[in-house]
Amino acid sequence: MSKGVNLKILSQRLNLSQTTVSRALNGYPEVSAETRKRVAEMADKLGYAPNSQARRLATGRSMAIGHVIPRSIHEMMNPIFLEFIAGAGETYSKHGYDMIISVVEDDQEEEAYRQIASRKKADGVIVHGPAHNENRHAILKDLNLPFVVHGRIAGAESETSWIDMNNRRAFQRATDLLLDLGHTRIALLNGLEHMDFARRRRRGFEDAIKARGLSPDPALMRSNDMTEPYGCDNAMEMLKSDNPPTAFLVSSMISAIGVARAIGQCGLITGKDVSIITHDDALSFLPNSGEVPIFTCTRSSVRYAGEKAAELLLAMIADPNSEPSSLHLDAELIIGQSTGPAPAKD
Amino acid sequence: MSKGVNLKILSQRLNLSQTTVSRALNGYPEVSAETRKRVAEMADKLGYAPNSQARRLATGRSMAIGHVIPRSIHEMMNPIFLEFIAGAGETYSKHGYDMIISVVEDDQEEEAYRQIASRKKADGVIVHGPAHNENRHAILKDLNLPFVVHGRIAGAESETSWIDMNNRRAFQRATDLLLDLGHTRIALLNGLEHMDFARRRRRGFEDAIKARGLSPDPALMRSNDMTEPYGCDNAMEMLKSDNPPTAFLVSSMISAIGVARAIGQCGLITGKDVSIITHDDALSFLPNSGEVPIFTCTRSSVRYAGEKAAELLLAMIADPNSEPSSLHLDAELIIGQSTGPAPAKD
DNA sequence: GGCGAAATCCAAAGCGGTTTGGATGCACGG
DNA sequence: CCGTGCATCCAAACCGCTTTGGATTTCGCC
Repeated sequence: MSKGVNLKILSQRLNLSQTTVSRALNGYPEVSAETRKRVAEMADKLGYAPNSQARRLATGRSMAIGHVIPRSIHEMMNPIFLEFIAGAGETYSKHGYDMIISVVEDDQEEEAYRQIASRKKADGVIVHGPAHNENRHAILKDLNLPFVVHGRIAGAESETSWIDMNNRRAFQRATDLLLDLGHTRIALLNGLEHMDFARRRRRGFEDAIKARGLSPDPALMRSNDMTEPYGCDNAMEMLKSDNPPTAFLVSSMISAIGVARAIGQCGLITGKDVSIITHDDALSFLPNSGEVPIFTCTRSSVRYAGEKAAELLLAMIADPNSEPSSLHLDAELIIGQSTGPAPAKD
Repeated sequence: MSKGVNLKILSQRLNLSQTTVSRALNGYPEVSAETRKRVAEMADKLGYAPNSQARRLATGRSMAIGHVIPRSIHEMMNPIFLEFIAGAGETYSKHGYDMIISVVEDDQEEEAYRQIASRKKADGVIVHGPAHNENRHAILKDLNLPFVVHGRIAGAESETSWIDMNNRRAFQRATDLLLDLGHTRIALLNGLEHMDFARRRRRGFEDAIKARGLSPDPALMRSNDMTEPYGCDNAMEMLKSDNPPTAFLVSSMISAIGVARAIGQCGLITGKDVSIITHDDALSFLPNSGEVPIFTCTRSSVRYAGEKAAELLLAMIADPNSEPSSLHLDAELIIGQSTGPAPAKD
């Protein structure tokens, strides 16, 4: 185990200058093919790999992307977040970038960004979980730190780069489907509505209902962290009420599973007595596939979003003068086993 | 926005040498209290923060911990992995360390470790998802890269640092509970059994059964990625067989939810007709709490494990000559709504 | 044969910190 | 009055790489 072969040693062994060796390895043209080959072979033989800290210091680029994730957001978006990270991580690897993740207390998020900028920890960041009153984009712009938002920051769509699915349209289509099936009492189990995505979904839901001359019933609209019990408890409560819904529109598979459990516990049958449409982020451990998926859903792969977000960001970093650009993904509406015509009233 | 205040500028503004300023900021003793105060104030005023690459290069420590995660493992342990990461991430933040995550192709894992070592990308790594025939510990030892295993590497327990729950004992106790309730046909829905944790759980299960003079039925033991459909499909198949189980021992809440779904679809009632015990990693988005949790479970917080693993690793890095040390966590056995006495035979 | 361009290669100057090995000044004891 | 010791502070080397600004050699061509 020869330890610590560095450029100096390598160049000495080759009777070449560090300059030439460095250039040979990094593909610069002013090096003869023969020399380049010699260098490559010796580097390989000695197991040389450039020290990344040194390279970063010299080039001024940290070759890393930061994800700062406050605990609260974290707990809320748990699996979705991971899936996104996985997608982004693959893109980073492909391009030689590192991914650094900072888990911070909620009130430390801004400070975390400042540190990333001032200490040059990363060349850019991904902003997760944009909320309604959002100012991170302003801070980041001020810090001169390139960023891409996963989701959208309302009011700043044109001046920021972002990747998002069409939340409003997806939930509008889903609601339309339920209405077409004859459902009139439709419940919405939404995510936390201070989050941008949840607001848009709600709007889609309400738009669709109003378009039929109906009006959404506040008693049937809930908003919270998308856990399993959230789905179960709320569904249960509504199903036991005087005027229960015949369909649920749910913001997450996880909560939808809870809704299905509640329906079962009430002795009803999902897809017959009560319909469910859920949004499906295509989480790998909750596959909702097969010829006829369990849940009728609006589907958009969050992993894919992660890949694309990373690509967007790396492109921005490569060309700092580029205009902000965005990607608006359309969710598929997929018919599964959890929807059926509204039961006849009796 | 004064950009790029570095040590040099800061020291000039103070009419001090870089040495003194550096020492003042880093708490070395050979600096008068008054000077230290002056330095701190000016640094604050100018918004100075040391460039991390430069510091890393100078100190030779990268102040980062690596997590390399092959795609396959990733997809398997999805939410569990994230929760662990979250715990570890908090510990890192507290100690000023960065967390860097590399998502790599399966056959690139070893290469990833080599790069971390040779390019000095991280001061240590966490090894995830140890399998049966495992050699990562050998590689890492060879690379001289400190590491902590989440789980255990069979045969290398004493020479490696690890943190793990008592898988065997947990599943033995769970099985005992079911046996005590009169169940004799108990199914095991395990994780992938080339993984160390799954092997141990199976052993616990089999030991308990054999201890009663019974013998485990191979037809009732399954092993796979712990998805929801895995639980549902396999439970369904077994429940429809000639000699169905009356209880299920499941390796993950996610699959347990699938089992519950299958039970419901068969018109049976969980906790009455069929019992379930699951392992509960205390995932935040799948809370199984309340006075009487939905599922009877063996519980061990994987997030806590993450915190502790990180602490162990940081301690190793701080004292490179320390002996390997480990943490063996005991899972709680918690009675919920999903278990009851075995139904009388008819 | 001589000259300019092209092809190669190199010494040295950063990048922004930390750390070594002294300097300098001052109080104190003899 | 001078040597000592301590408290402060500093100049310069160093970490390992990239990159600037030449220097040297080679080669085609008139």
